[in-house]
Amino acid sequence: MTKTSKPRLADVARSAGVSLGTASNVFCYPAKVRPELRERVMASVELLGYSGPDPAARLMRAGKVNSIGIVAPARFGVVDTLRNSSFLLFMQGVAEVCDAKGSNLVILPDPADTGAIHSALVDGLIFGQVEQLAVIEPARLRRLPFAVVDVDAGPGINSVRVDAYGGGYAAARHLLDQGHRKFGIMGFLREFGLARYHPPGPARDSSIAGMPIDQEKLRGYAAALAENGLSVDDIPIVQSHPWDKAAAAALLDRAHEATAILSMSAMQAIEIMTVAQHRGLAVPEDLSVVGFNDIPEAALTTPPLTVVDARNTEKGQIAAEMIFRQAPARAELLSPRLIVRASSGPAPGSENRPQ
Amino acid sequence: MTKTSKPRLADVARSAGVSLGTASNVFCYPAKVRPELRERVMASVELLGYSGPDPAARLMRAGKVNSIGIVAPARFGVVDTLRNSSFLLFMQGVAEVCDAKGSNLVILPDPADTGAIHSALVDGLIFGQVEQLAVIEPARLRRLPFAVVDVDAGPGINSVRVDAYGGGYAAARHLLDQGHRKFGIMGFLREFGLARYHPPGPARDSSIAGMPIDQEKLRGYAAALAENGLSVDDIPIVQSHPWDKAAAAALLDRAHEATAILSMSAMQAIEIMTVAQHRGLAVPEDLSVVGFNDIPEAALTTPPLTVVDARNTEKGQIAAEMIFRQAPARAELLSPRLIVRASSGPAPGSENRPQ
DNA sequence: CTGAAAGCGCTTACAG
DNA sequence: CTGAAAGCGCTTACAG
Repeated sequence: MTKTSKPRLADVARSAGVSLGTASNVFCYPAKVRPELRERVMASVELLGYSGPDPAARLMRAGKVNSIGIVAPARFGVVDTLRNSSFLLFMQGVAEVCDAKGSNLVILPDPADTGAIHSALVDGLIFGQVEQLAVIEPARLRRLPFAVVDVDAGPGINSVRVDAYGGGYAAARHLLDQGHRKFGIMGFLREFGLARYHPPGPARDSSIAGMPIDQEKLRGYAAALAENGLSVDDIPIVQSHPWDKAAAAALLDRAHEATAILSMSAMQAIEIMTVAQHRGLAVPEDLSVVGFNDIPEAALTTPPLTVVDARNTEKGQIAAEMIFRQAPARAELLSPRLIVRASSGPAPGSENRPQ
Repeated sequence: MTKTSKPRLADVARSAGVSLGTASNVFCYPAKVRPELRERVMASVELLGYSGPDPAARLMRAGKVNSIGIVAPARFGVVDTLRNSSFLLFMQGVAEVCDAKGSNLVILPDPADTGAIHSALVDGLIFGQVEQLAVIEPARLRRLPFAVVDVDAGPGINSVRVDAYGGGYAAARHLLDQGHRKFGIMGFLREFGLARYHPPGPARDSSIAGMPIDQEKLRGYAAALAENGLSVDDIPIVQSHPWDKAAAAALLDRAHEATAILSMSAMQAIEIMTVAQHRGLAVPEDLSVVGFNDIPEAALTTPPLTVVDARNTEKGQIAAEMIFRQAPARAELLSPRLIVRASSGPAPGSENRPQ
C-alpha cells in the first residue's frame, strides 16, 4: 500500500539508505551532501516518483509562501478584479513588483469573508480600494505585512491613495477654463442596483457621490465651481454603477442644458459620449466629457477621452513595495494628473480656444 | 517572552483551562463544544490576540489550500498575464469558476521555474498557452489536478484548445468571398525580438508563423486560399511580437499590393489599421483587416475590427471546471467564431457587396 | 559530512 | 461532550 500512495521524503531516505536529514539536505542544502550520496538519493527520488518536499510541510517549518495577496474591493469577486479596467491597472502595478521580487500573486475575493483572509497562504496582503477599515483586522491579527489603498488608515499602517479632491478640482477647472458653465455630474454607485437621480437643491446628502473617495471628487468639483461663482448644488447628479448603460441616458435627460459632463468613472464617461453621439450631439463641439481613471479604453474611443489619471499603476507599485520593504509604515498621497484628449473643448459659443 | 511572540492554539487552551483538542474544536467543529466552554475559549482568543489556526499547520493536517493556480505562458511574468488582453480573457474564464467554487486564484510566472511549480500552494494548476509539454511534469509528479491549454496533451490529460486551423480558414474564406486576391500575413513572434520578413517563395519553413497554434492558423489560411487557386507561398509574411509597432509598417511595405491583411494577433491588426490610415488608406475600402482573438479593444477601434473569436473565456471556464471536477481526463476542442465588424469589406473594384 | 531526535502548530481518531 | 496522544511531512540544531 505504501507503493501506491504518495512517497514521502522518509521513503526516499530509506530507499537510498541514508538518514532523513541527509535526504532533506539534498533538497535544501545540496552542497552539504557528498555527490555520491546525492546521486544515490536522486536515484531513489526518480525510482519512487517523489515530487520534492511537500510544500505545506516545508512551509510550516521554513515559513515563506512566496506569494502576496490582493484583497478585492467589497462586493468584488475574483473575476471582477480582472474585468474592472481601473482595478486592473492597479493590479498591474502590484504584479510588476511581484516579478521583480520573484513572488506569485494571489487574488482574494470580497474581504467580507474574513475566514479567507485569516487562512490565506500569503506573505503579505494588499487591500484594494478599502471602504471599511474593519476589513484589515484579520491581517493585523495575523501580524502579516499589509497595505491599504484609497484610504489613510492612520499612523502605523501602510497606505497609499490619490488626491481625489485635487483630481476633481482639476477636471472641473479644465472645463470652466474652456468656458463651460452648465454641467452634469455622474457619481459612483458602489453597490449593484439602479441608478439614482439627485435633482439640484441645497443640502443634498454627501453620500450622493458614492464612497468617501467619490465625495472627495465632488468636493473638488465644488471648489472649482465656487471659484467661478457656481454652486455644485445647482447641478443635476446621477449616481450609477459603472456598467449601468441606462444611467448615461438618464443623466443626459436630466442635464439637458449641460455643455459639459464630469464623470467619476471612465466607463460611464465613455457611455455618455456614445449616447450623446447617438442623439446627434457632437463631442466635444456640443458636449465636453471628462472621466476619472486613465483606463486603456479611454485612449481608443472616438474622440479619445479626457480623464483624470488617478495613477492606479503607481498605487499598486507603491503598495506592493510597502509590504516587501521592512520599513516603518507610512501613508503616501499621490497627485492625480489631468490628461487632456479630444473629448473636451471650448463651450459652444464661448470665446475660448483649445490651448 | 511567550507574551510577545505569536500565540498558539495551545496557549489559548491553557489560558482557557481546556485541552488542546477542545480549543481546536472551537474552530473546526464549534457545534461539538458546549457554549459555555466555547465562550471561555473565545475570551482567551480575544485576550491573547490569537489570530486563528495557523494556515500552514492547518493545511498540513487538513490538506486543502482553497486556491487554484494559473501558470503563465513561457517567458511571461505575472504582469504580462494582466497586460495581454487575450490571456486576460482566458483568466476571466478561470476566475468565474473560482468565484463559483469559492476559490482564490494564484498567478504563477513562467513555467521555466519548475521549483515554483513544485512548491506552489494550490489545489490544482492550469497551464496557460502551453508550448512545451515538459512544463507539466512537476504537476504530474505532485499528483495535482491540472489542465493544459492550447495543446492536446494526449490521453489521460485534461486539455482544452481552439480549432486554430478552422479559425484561420474562416478568416481567409471571409476575405476571399469578398473578392480579395492579394494578401499580406502577420505572423506571431512568441519570443521578444525584431520582426522577421519572410518573402514569398516555396518551401518556407513552417516556423515562419510562430508556435504550433500559429502554424495551424497558417494552414487554415492556406486551405482557403487553395480553394480559390491561390498559394500561401506567394504571400509575404512578417512575423512579429504583438507589441512591435514597426512591424505593421514593414508588412504594409512588403505587401503593398495587398487589399487584405490576415493577422494572427489582434493587437497587430489594430496597429496595421492605424498605420494604413496614417498612410491615407481607407479601411476597409482600400484595405481589409482581420485579426485573431476577440479582445475588448477590437470593438473600440475605428472601424471596429473583424476578428476570429478564439473563445478564450470559455477556454478558461472549461479548464477550471476540469480541475475541480473529479472526472476522467478529456481533451476538449472548441470551434472558433468569425465576428464580422467594419474593418473588412469588398475588395476594391470587385463586384462583391457586404452580406 | 552524517544520523538520531526534537518540534513546527495544528487535527483527528480514540478512549473516557 | 471532553482530554491525552499520535502524527501530518518536513527542517534544523546537535552530537558524532
